[in-house]
This record gives sequence, C-alpha cells and structure tokens, in this order.
Amino acid sequence: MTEPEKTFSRIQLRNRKRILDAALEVFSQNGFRGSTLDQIASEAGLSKPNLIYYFSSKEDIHRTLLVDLLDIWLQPLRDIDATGEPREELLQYVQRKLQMSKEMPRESRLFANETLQGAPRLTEIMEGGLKDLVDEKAAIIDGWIAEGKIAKVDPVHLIFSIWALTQHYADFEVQIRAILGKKDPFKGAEIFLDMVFRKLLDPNT
Amino acid sequence: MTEPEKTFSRIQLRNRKRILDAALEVFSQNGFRGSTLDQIASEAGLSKPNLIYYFSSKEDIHRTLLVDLLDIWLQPLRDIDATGEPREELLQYVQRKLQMSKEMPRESRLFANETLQGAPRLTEIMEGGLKDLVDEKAAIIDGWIAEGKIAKVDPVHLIFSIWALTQHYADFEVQIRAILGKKDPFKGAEIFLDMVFRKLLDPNT
DNA sequence: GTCTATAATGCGATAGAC
DNA sequence: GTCTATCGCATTATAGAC
Repeated sequence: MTEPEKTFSRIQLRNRKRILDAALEVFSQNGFRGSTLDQIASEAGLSKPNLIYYFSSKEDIHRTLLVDLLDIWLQPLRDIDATGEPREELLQYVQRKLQMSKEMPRESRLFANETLQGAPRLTEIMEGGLKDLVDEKAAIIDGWIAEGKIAKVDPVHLIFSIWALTQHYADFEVQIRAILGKKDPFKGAEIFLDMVFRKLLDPNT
Repeated sequence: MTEPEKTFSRIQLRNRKRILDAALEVFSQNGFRGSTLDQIASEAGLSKPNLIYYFSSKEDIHRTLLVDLLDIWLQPLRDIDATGEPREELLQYVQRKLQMSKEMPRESRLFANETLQGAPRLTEIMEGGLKDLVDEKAAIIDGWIAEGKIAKVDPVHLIFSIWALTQHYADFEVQIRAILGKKDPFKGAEIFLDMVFRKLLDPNT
C-alpha cells in the first residue's frame, strides 16, 4: 500500500517549486481563505490555469506546502539527543527554533494561521505524529530530571514554552517591530531567551 | 473635534450587542476574509440585510469589535502599579493574562489573526497607544531593577514573553489539547508559568 | 425595523485554441 | 505546456415591499 510513484520532469519540478514558493509567500500572509489563486499566480509569474495544470486545486497547493514544510519545521525537535548534555541540548533547541523564526518567518506564520483557525487542514497530517514526537522527547527530559541534570519542570509545558517564546517573534513580528522601533528583535530575543531557560533549567534551584 | 454623539435605543443596543457577539465568534475562528456575513447573521439569529442596517459594512463590524475589545484586552497591563510589590505585580500580571486566555480565547485569537496577517486593520488603532503603554511599563520595571527588587532582565522582552507564553494557550489551543489529551492545559500552565517567572525575576541570581 | 429579492463583484476552476 | 476567455458559484451590499 505505498503511494503511486510520482515522477516529474526538470521543468515540472522547477515550476512546482516556483508555485510553492509563491504560495508560501501568499498563504502565510493571508491565510488559506484570504489568499487567491490570482495572487499566487502573479507572485509565481505564471497564469492561473497554469497553476491548476501543476496542482489540481488551491487546496492541493496548500496541502502540499504544509506536508513539505512540517518535516523541516519539526526537525530541531527530532534532533534533541538523549545522550547529549541536557542543558546544552535544550538551550540549543531554543536557539535553533529562534533562528528558524528569524530565517523562516513565513513558515512560522503559515502554521500559525492554520493552527489558530482550528488546524482544519493540518490535523490529519500531524495526527499521531506530533503527539508521539512530543511524548518521546518529554520522556527524555523526564529522564534528565530524574538524574538531577536539570531542574524539575513539566516537560510538555517546557516544550510549549519554547514554541511560544520563539515563534512569537515571527508570528507577531509586526507588533514587536512597532514597539521596539529600530532595535533588532532577534538580537535581544537571543540574549533574553538564553537567560530565561538557563535560569529555568538550573538544577540548583 | 469630538466624535458626533451616537445614541442608541434599547433595542438597537441589544441587537448591536448580539451582532458583535456573533462576529467575535466568527471572526476569531476564521479571520476577517475567511468570515462571511451569512455566518455572522446566522450566529446572531438575524438576517444579513439586518446586519447592514446596524453596521454600515463587514469592515465596520470588525473595526467596532477590535476597538471595543482592545481596551479590555490591555487593561491588565495598564494595571501594573509602580507602587506595588514588584514581583507580585508581575506575577499577578502573568496570571491575569493567563486567565484571560482561558476565559476569553476568542478575543485572543481575534487579535492574533489580525496581527499575524500584518495587522492591516489594527495598526491605526494601536499606533501611538500601545508603544507608549509598553514604554511606560518598561520604565517602571527598569526602576524595580535599579532598586534591586527584581533580577536584571530586558523589560520589553519580559513583556513580550508574558504575552507569548499566556496567549499561546488560547491561540494554539487545538494543538495543545491534541498533545495533552485529557489533561487541563490551564491547570498545568498556571503552575508552570508561575515557576518560570518566579525564577526569572528572583533578584538573587 | 425587518424581510425577500437581486444587483455587482470576486474567485476557483474549466474549455478550448495554440 | 501555456494561454485567453468564460462558466458557475459565493459573497457583499442595495432596493424596495411590508
């Protein structure tokens, strides 16, 4: 029961990539319903029917985008290593997630838009996968706590807090820039978040 | 140059309230463009033209909602008192914001939807107001730091972190419930966030 | 004040020429 | 593979009866 093998020519691959790139730009800014094929076509430099030649529908573009990106998006969490130095592993996870907010804010907003609106087109994708991944990493963190390597904290809420604090800088960037003025949001965030989690995880407290 | 005095009859007030209530439900779930007058009318138990009798347009409903709610939304921040006990003031702000995420998740998601999409209909409303409010409270926090009452932290990023951590539980509720299963998100969050900020603000570190 | 009917536009998707 | 033209539906807003 494997998927039917889909193969694409070079030109197909290039155009599919252009469309998905344009779609990321548009969907992340306007959400699914707020985005139009006209916008995506214009951004991609292709005609509207040409989009539908490569993808069967607006939904199809969107779903393909989410599936492709979710994998990349969750990689830093997967990379948390049970055999690594506990505080370093977690502090590095924080910084990697913050860097992703800085370098991939559109991806962050794409997922935020979906989740905020009840994740109608996302639940089936991450059902089973995400919960299991979080549970697995929470068990690792619990192990570190039992060994006294880090302070006693609820591991799942710890992961939530890392998501919240890092993604906030991408998802609410407009607000943050309005308040910070000329200051670089991510420079300040890097220092601040390192301090927050260093204190939180310190086993001597 | 004051606004022209708008007065409404009892029945007008009641219907306007019903419409705004329905609009909050619909806009917070689908965003501005994802929402339709049909949905709002159905939710309010009124006909579509009747909505337009009370408000001049879909925009008008949305704008009225944002203006009305922003005031309530920012009240806990305004209430931070320079003369209060520093850690208590800040820990209480955290808990009040968390309680608002629990009791007013639709309001949280309404603002999140707007901000995420670049706050096109929000910037003029909060321009001038929000930055000044944050700067004012940041100055108070800086004063507390100078007195040694709380640990040395960037006060603006501290405020961002409170927003991020509390609003996350409303805005990403679907994801959080999917991962936590039957556990009450807010019970765990209350304890976790109290610990986070107690450690972060402890002046002896 | 509230309704039904409809105008006016925007948008996803298709037809068919090239 | 790509385009122009267009269908058909959804949606905002208005007209006009009651």
